[in-house]
Amino acid sequence: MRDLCLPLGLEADDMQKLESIVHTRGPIRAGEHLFREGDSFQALYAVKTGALKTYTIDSQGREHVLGFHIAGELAGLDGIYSSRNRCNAVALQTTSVCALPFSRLEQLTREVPGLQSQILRVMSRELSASAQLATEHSAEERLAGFLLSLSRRYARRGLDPCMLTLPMPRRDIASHLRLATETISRLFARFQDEGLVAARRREVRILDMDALRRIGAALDLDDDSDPRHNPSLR
Amino acid sequence: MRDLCLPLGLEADDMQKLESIVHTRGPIRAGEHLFREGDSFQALYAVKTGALKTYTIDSQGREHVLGFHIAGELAGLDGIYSSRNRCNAVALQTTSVCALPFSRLEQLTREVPGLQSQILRVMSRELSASAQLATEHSAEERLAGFLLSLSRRYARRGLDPCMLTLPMPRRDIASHLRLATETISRLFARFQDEGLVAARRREVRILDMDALRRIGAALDLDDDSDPRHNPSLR
DNA sequence: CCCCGGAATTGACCTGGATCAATTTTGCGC
DNA sequence: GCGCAAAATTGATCCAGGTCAATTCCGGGG
Repeated sequence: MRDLCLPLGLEADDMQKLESIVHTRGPIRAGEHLFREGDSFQALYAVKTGALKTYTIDSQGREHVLGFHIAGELAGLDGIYSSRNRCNAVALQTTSVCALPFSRLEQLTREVPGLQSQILRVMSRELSASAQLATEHSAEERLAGFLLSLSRRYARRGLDPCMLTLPMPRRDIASHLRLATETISRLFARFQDEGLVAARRREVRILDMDALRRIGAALDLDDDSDPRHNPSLR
Repeated sequence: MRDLCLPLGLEADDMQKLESIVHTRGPIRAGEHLFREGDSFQALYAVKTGALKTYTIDSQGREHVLGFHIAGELAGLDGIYSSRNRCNAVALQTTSVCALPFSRLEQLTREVPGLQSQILRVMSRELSASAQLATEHSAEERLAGFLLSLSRRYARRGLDPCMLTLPMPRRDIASHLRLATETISRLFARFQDEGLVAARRREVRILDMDALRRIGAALDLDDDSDPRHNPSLR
C-alpha cells in the first residue's frame, strides 16, 4: 500500500486512515474484468501487482484501448462524473488491486488535506497525458512516446527503465496508439534496425534512450528539455 | 457567476464563499493570452463570456489545439499536477474570465463538500472527453462528434442547439481534430450536400440532428442510446 | 467605395499507414 | 513432446486524408 501513488506525501497516521477504507480484491486472472462500462461507479482501483487495460466498445462494435495501468496506478477516474463506469477494465495478467470506495474516499479527503491535493494531482496528470495522446503525431512519434512513458513508469516502480516487459500484446498497443498491429510490428523492426531498441516479443530493451527521446519528445509529459520553460523557476 | 459550471448544486451561502475568492479579469481581446505553457500555475479560469482556445507547441514547433472553452467552462485543470501551466490559453473573441486562485479554492473545498465533488466531477468529465478524442475515428465521425459536443454545450447555456456560431476558424477545428483545414472544409461541404447542416463560414445550422448523431455517436459523451447500458439503473 | 490580407473553398495529386494475405513463431493444454 | 490457435512478422496493394496550388470570399480600414 505504501507505494501506491495516491498516498505519496501522507503522514503515517493518514495512511492508516486510507488503509482502513480500502479492501484488497484477490487475484484477478488475465482476461477477467474488474469493471465494465455502464456499471454503477462505486470505487477507484489501485493496481497492487499486475496490469490492467481499460477500453471502450463504440457504437459500431470497435474496441478502443484507452490506457494501461501498472502497479501503483489508479483506474476508474473517468467514472466519477456520471456515477457510472465509462470504460471496461480487464486484467492483462494475474492482477491484484485495492478498491477505494469513492464515497468514503471523498469523505476522507475532508479530514486529510494531503489526500485531496494528491487526487487532484493524479487526475490533472491523467488529463494532461490524455490530451497529449489526443494530439496529432506520426506513428513513429507515438510508439517512441509510448515506450518512454512505460519506461518512466517502470522506473518509478524501481525497475530498470531500459528493460521493459510489456504486459500487453501488439494489438492493444496498436489500438491505444490508433495504429494497426502491422504498423507496430514494422516500427519495432525499424527501431531495432536503427539500434534504438532490442525487441523480442514482449521483451523490449531500450538501447538508445536519447535517440528515442528525440523522436518521442513531442509526446513526453515529463520532458523538461523545452527551452521555453525557464529552468530557474523550477 | 451563478451560472458557471462549478457551483452547480451549491447553497447560496456556499456560492457566496466561492464568489469571495474569485476575481474577474476584465475583457481579454481576441488573440491575447490568458496564460502560457510553463507559467507558474496559480489559478483555474472560468469563462464568463467569450471563448478560449488552449494549445501546445511541440518540440518541432507545431501547434496542437487541445480544446475550446466557452462561457461556463473551466480552463487550466491540466496545470495542477506540475504547478505549471501545461498549455497556452488564448482568447478567440473578446472574453472575460473569473480567476479562481487554486490554493484558496483547495482550502475552500474543505469547508464546502459540494464544491469538492463538483471539481472532481468536472475533471472526470474532462478526462472522459479527452480520452474519447484520443481514440481512432474517421474524419467524418470526429467532425460530427465535435459539432454535437458544441451543440450540447450551447444548449446548456440556454442557446439554440441547432444554431451554432463557431468562435474559432477552420484551422483550429482542424488542429483539434487532427485533420487538415481542407478536410474540414470538404466535410462541411459534404454534410451540407447531405442536408445535415447549413454552414456558411462560422454560422452553422444543424438541420438533421439525428443523422449527425448516427455519425458521431461513437464520440458522443452524453449519448445514452447504447443498449448495453441498463436504463433501469438510471 | 475600394483595397487588402487572412479565411475558406476547391481541385489535382501524393503518401503514411491501413488492409489484405501469407507465413512464421510460440505458448499452452493435453 | 505434440498439436493448435493466437500472436507476430513480412510482403503487396490500397485509400483516407494530407499536401500543394489556385481561386474566391469576405470583413475591416482608409
